[in-house]
Amino acid sequence: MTSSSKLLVPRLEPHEAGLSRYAAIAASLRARVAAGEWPPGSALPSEQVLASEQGVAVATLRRALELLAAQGVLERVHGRGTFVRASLGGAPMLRFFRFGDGNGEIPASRVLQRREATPPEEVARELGLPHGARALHLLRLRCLGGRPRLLEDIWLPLPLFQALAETPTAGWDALFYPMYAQRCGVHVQRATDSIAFDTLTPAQAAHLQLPARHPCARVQRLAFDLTGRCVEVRTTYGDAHAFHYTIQIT
Amino acid sequence: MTSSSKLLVPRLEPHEAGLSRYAAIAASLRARVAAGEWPPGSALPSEQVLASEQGVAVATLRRALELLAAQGVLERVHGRGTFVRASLGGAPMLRFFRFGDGNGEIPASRVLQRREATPPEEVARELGLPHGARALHLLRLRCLGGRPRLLEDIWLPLPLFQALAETPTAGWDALFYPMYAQRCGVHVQRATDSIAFDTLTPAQAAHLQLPARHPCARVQRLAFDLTGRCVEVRTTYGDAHAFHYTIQIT
DNA sequence: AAGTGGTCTAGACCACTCT
DNA sequence: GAGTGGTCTAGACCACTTG
Repeated sequence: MTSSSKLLVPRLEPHEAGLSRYAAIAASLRARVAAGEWPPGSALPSEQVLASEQGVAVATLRRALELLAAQGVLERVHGRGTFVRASLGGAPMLRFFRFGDGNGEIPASRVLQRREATPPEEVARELGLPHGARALHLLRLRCLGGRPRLLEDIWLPLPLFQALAETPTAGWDALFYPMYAQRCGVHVQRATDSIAFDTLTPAQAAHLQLPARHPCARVQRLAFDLTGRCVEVRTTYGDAHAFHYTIQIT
Repeated sequence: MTSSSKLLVPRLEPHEAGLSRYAAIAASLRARVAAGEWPPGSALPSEQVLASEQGVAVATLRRALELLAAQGVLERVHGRGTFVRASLGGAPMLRFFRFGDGNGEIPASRVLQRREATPPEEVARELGLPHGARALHLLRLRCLGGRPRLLEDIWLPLPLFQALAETPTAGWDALFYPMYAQRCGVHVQRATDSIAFDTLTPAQAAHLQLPARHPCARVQRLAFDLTGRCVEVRTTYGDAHAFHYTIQIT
């Protein structure tokens, strides 16, 4: 009756699944990114376009984009646009170690071994492989200042990484993640590093030119792509005395 | 002349120091928190009040509060208010270790030694103490399932922690940070943990009931209060084989 | 019921990047 | 200059907590 009762902000259906509008939009955009609608490195449509497409105000659409940026899915650049984050860059294992020589240097890489094999139970589980499935197994040595410093034991699921089973390892890049993207279409978006202390087996010690049973830091990395699938299990070994890592606590 | 040229959004002076309005307000609020205007645990005025006090829109003031919340200075609770974060809770050192027994258990605490002494050069520098200044030195053993598991070496600057130099250690709490707040008015707001690998000295090994030169994880924690002052240097030793820690990478 | 923070709108203006 | 994201406003409404 009264003209002052005008509804200024039209309410849509409330929260279909307990999600706020911007969280629902973020989830939807995330799914479209994972489905490959916008490939890694490419730009999304502008805020204006996405907002009208979703039928919300620009500010609401922005919250969704900011959420995904905070989660590492997107990258926003002032004046240029919003982009799907490309592969994790180096994710440098050297942040865990401090060797006296060659600080800041890019570690040289040498693949010692490449073979197809059935991975251990635990690795197969992480990779989501059926029992007895085959995978690519790599052994890689990384040197700094001409000295062997890190030994890496890498498992890759095999239908996906077939390209790496065929090309000669001598021509491979020093950084694997960009190579995975380029040669196999696999984009590492997120990873977890689990640190433990151990001792080197005689074989490992020989590669690193350290005495057998020398104490080592063991870092197991699980790498995931945009869909949440684990695409690499990598275990890195290095001299325990060179290990150091600092964590911020708030 | 034309009525349509009305300036809807009055612009204030631009960015006095390259800071956006909300970032400047956040810095100002942070300083007021550090100065003790709102003690840890207490509530700030409401968004409405702060916004009119600062002469900005509520949304702008909100961005400042959200920034400080993300930085761990404030804590926002829907329906209740915005609060200055009290001391870091446990900041549980046990997240670094996995012992077979007593998981989830609260570790028993026993102070082995308390003395006033001149701290080592490095500790004095971290604490910002003048050369030769005295400090409180504690040695503390933490047990799980009746077995000694962690040895802690703690340095506290002395004018500040005088209260702890006088009361009997038997009555101390198992968690130190809340005790610092209660007895000394020191609120730990932030900390850094630096992990390294080492071997136990004979004395350390004896306390932990391990063989001398046993491999250990050494975690050095620097604790800071709201003003950014370092208020505690704590080094924790535990069996290297029980160490584990997982880091998320994005 | 009153007060708090959380979501959302519609729009203006600013700062940056590319061409 | 056109297009992008970044800041800010003024206000309505929603959801949660407490008396």
